[in-house]
Parts: sequence; C-alpha cells; structure tokens
Amino acid sequence: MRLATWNVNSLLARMPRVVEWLPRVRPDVLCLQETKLADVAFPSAELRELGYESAVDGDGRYNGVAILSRVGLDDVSRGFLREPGNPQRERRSIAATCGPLRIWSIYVPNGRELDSPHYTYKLEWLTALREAAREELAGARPLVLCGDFNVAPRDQDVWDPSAFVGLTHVTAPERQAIAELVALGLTDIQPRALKGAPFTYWDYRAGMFHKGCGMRIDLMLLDDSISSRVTDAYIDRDARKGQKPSDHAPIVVDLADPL
DNA sequence: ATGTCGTGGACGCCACGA
Repeated sequence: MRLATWNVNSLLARMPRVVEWLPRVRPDVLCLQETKLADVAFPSAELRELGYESAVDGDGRYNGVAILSRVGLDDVSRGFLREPGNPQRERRSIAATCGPLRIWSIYVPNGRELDSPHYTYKLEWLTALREAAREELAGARPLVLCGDFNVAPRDQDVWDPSAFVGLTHVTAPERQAIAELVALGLTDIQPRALKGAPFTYWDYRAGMFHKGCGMRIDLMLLDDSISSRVTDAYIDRDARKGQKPSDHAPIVVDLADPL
C-alpha cells in the first residue's frame, strides 16, 4: 500500500502538476493540504477519472484539506473534538477510513511570530490534536496522521538552525507538542531524500530551493503497530522543480501488504 | 535583498497569508 501527503498550495493552481503526478506515482491514498478551495469548487470529477474518490473540507481562500483514495473512503470526519478556532473553526483536518487504515490529513496553523496570538493558537491546536489522536489510537484500525505540521522536529530538519533563532517552527514548545503526539504511539517516518538533505519545504523566495535551504515540516506519523511494515519512504523532491511547483514536495511511503 | 507565490477585491495594484 502506497501512502502520500502533499501541501499543494492551492489545488486549482496545482492541478496540472497533480494530474501529471498521480498516475505516475499511483499512491493508494493521497492527503492534501492548503487546497484553498470551497467544497463546491473541488475538482472531484477530474480526480475520479484518474480513479480517486475525494473527501474534502474547504471553505475558500485559505486552508482546506482533502483525502484522495482508490482503496475506499469511509467514515469521513471533518475537524475534531474541541478543535480551537481562529476564532471560528478553520478547515485544517479531515479523517477517513481507507481500507485497513484510519487516515488523517492535517494542516497545523503556521504560528507566524512568537509574540503573535496565532502562535498561541498553534500550540493550543496541537494540544487538542493530541487529545483527539489519543482517542483515535484506541480505535480498531492503525492510525496514519500526516500532513503539514509547520514544525521542524529536530535541528537537522532545517537548513541552518542559527537562522531560525527567535522564529516559529523550531521552538521548544512546538517540538514538545510533536514529541507528545509521537509518544502516544506513533512513528515519525524518516523519508530518504532523492538528493541532498531530507527537506519537504523550500520558500519560493530568494532561490532557497536552488541553495538547498529547506525544512522538514511535513510529516508522516504512522501507528507504531505498522511502522515495521514500511518498505520505502521518500521525498519527491522533483515535484518541487519545474513549472509552477508547490513550495512543498510530497512524501511517499510504501507499506508491505497485507497489513 | 522580505528577492515569490497564491488568492481575492476592485480593477492593473494592493492586502493578506505563507
């Protein structure tokens, strides 16, 4: 079984890239973040022609998440219990049962600046996510929690730790939140990079991609019970190249069958 | 070099989020 997660930074703008990528890489499940599309505008028919069902949660300009699956898409759930809002609930999480797995596609708030209310919101959101994940881990199916976490878990997950002093994504509270999530019984799968450091995001500005200045902020957290089933995991760095790329690359994880 | 993108409002440029 092949799983993937990709922050596409507008699915409408990224459809040419996604439509080229899906039939070539053929994931069984693809989790999307930052679709930036209202549900009514989601290109479900075009994706269905490629063999994928869609579960979506979006309301327009910002955020928006989805799960595409060709192995079943049941018991769809949007948001989670006691999810904080900004001030209303944002479209940052969707869950579905895809074959043998319970899969969550999540988009953690960015946090902006350390003194911003958005940073507090990010930490509260991560705490609530942890409690929701604790409940899900008690369920019948192994849990996959993946998406854009907007946190680089370790110093080696950013191109230069000294460049991030005083910035979000690397602070102790953010890293602690990820560590507590993982401690519930999840494994942070370490994908091999096809070239260079194992980053999943490179800022569009200042030629950061070409300089190799990226971050690993997209994560695939697998239930400990299936982490030994991983046969391969990689970051598709090539997806960050070429015409109109997202600023994130997809993570692809292969699991041995049957689970 | 805060140097790029993407969206949407109101119009060819700005605000906002990342």
